[in-house]
Amino acid sequence: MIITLKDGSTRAYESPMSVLEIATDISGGLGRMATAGEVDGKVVDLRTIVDKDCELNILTFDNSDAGKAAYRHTTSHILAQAVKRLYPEAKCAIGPAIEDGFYYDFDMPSLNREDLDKIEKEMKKVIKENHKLEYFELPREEAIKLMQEADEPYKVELIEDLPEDAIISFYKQGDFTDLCAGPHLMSTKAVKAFKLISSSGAYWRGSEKNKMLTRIYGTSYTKKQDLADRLAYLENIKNRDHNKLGREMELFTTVDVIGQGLPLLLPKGAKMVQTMQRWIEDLEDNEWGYVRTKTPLMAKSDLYKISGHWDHYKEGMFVMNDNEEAGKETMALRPMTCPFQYYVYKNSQHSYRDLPIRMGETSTLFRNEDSGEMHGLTRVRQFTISEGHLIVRPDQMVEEFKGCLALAKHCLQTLGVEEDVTYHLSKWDPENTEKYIGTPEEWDEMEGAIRDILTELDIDFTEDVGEAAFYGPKVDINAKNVYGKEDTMITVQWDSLIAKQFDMYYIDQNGDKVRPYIIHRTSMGCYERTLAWLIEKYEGKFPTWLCPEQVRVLPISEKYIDYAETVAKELKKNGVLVTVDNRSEKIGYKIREARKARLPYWVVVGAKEEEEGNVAVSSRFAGNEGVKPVAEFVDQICKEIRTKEIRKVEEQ
RNA sequence: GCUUCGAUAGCUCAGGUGGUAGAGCACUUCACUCGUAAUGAAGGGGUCGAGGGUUCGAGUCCCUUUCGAAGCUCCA
Repeated sequence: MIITLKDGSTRAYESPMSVLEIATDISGGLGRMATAGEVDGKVVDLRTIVDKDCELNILTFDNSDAGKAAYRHTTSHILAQAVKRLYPEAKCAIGPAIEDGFYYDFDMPSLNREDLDKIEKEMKKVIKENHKLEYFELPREEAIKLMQEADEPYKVELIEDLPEDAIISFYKQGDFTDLCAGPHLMSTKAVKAFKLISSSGAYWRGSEKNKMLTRIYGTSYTKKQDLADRLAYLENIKNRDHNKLGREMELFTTVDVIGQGLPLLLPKGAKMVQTMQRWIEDLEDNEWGYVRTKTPLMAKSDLYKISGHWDHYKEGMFVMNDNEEAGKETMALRPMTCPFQYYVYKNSQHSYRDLPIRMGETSTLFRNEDSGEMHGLTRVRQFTISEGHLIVRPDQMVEEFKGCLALAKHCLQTLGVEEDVTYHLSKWDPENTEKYIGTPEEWDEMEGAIRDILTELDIDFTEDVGEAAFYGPKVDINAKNVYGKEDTMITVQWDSLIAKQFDMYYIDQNGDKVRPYIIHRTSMGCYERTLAWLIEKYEGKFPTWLCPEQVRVLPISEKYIDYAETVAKELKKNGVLVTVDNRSEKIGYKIREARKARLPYWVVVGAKEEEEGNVAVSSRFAGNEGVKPVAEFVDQICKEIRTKEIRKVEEQ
C-alpha cells in the first residue's frame, strides 16, 4: 500500500500496519510524540490498522487540535480511574476533551479543593503505574451487560441511545474500563503535566430536568512549563476581567439593595457610554439614513399579545399588576423595541417609494433573567442598545441586510475589535417548531437568503441550530470574554413574518396593500456589554476618544494651579475631557496616579511652561512627548479624538 | 433556577481549637511648595452583608435570607 504524508511525500508498505507503527517508522521521535492519526481526513486511533492506500497525517499534541484532544481525553480517563479508586460509589457519565482542557462528569457528592488535590495525587499514581490502554469492541448486548455489571447506569443509557449499527468500543487501562470512541494515547504514562482546575455541577445530558452531576475540569500538557504558563494565564486574566477592572476603575458598581443585574454606571462609565451613544446616533442619522424615535419603556400586555412575546417570552418579562387588581391594566416593561417602532411606522400610510424606512432608537430594555445568569455588565436586567428596525420592500431586503452588516463592521472597525468577533447564522430548530412562528418553507427561504449574503460577502460563519429569534433567523456577531465565554455583541435579524401580525403594509405601484419585510438590528449592540468588552480588550487602556478622562494637568506645585486651570480651560473649550490634579502632592506621585488611572495623556506645568505658554506632554503611548505650546497640544489631541484614532504604544 | 464556594473599614486582605477586631492603600487635618512611577506627621472610619438560633460569651458554630464568584441550564 502507498501512504501519502502531509508533506506530499509517499511511503510504501508491504503489509497492513498500525498508525503508530507507521509514525515510528517515519521517525522514532514522531512515534513518541504521536497522539492520534488522520486517515483521509478522518481522525483515527494510533492503534488503527492501515491496510490500503491513503493520505495519512500523524497528529501530535503540538500540531493539531485533534492531537491535543486525544492527549487530554486520555487524561480525563486517568481522572476517572482515580475517582473510581477513591470514590467507588461514583458513577461515570461522560468525560470529553474541550478547548484548553477536559472534564469528566460523575454522579457523586460534590468536591472541594482538598478533594481535588487528593484526586490529583491518585492520578499521579495511575500515570506512574503506566497502564496500557487496550482497545476492544463489543456487540450491543454484551456492551450493555458489561456496563450493567460494572454498575454504570449512565454508560448503559449512552449505549442504549447509540444507533443500531454503531461500533461500541471500550478502552481498558488497568482496573478501569470506559465506554469510549477514542482516540487515546497508548499508555497513561504519556501524560506529563496536568492539573485539576475546578469542580462544579452540571446536568446529565445538559438538561435541567435531569440530575445534577459533579463535573471536574482539568487540563494537561506535554510540558510542565506549558502547564505553568496556562495556570499563570488563568490567574492573570482576572486582572482584565471587566467585572473586576471596571469596578476598580470606577466605571460601574452594583448595590445590594438595588438588585441583581442592575449595575450603576459611575461618572466615568457613564461618560464612555455617552461618547459611544452620541457617536452611534450621529453616525446612523447622518451617514446611514436613519430616523430617530423615542418610544415608551412599557406597554399594556395587549401589545405583547399581538407581538407573540406574551406567549413565547412572558417568563422573561417584568410584568406589573398581572392579576388585574383594582381594575388596573396589566403592564409590562419592554424586553425589546420592535412593536413600538412598528406603531411609529403605522402612524401614517406609506408608499412603496417611502421604503426603506430605517428607524433607530437608543433603547432601554428590561429582561427578567434568572438569578444565576447575571454577570457584571454583560448579562443584566436593564440595558440600553443601539436598536433599530428597517421596514423594507421584499426586493430591497438583501441590499438593506447587507447595509446593516456593513454598518456593524464599520462600528467594529472603529472600536478596533473587528478581529475579535465570530459570525453566526442562527437558525431555528426544526425539531422544536412550537418555539417559532412560520412554516418550514418560510424558514428555509429566510435562512437561505442570509447564507447567500454571508457567502457573497466572503464572511466566515458557523450555522447554529436553535439560536434564531422566534420570528426569524439572524446573523449574530459574537465575541469572547476573558474566560472564553461567548456573548452576542451585534445582531441583524431577518423577519418576513411579523408584519402580518401587526397589519403593516405599504401601497405598491398598482395601489395594492403589500406586507413589508423587517430587519431587526443593532449597529453596535448593547452599550453596557460593549463597555465590558472594551475594558477587557484594552485592559482599561481605551483609545483616547473613548476615555472618560483624556488629559490630566499636573501642576508642579500649588503655585501653578492657576496656569493649570488656564490650560484645562483651553482643552475643555475644544471638547477634550480634562481634569486638574490640584492636590498638594509631589509631581512624581501625581504622575504615578495618572499612570495608574490608565490616562492617555498627562501634562506637567511649572514655572518654565507657564512663562512660555507651554505644556510638558507625556502619554502612555510614547512616554515623554516633549514640551510644546498649548495650542499645538490641543490640535494634536483634538485630531486624535476626532478621527477616533487607536494609537499604539510605541516600542521603547 | 440548579451545584459548589464566598461576604470583616471606601478598596485589597489578616484575624488556629468561640473570649468582645487589625494592616496597607484611600479619606480628613497640619507641615512641606516640590520637575517626571509613592514627602512626613497626626486623625477619623467597622452593630464583621442581614435576620434568627446554640452559648455565660459568636467575626468564628448552626439555620434562614440577600448579594457576589465559577460552572450548568437559559439568553426575544
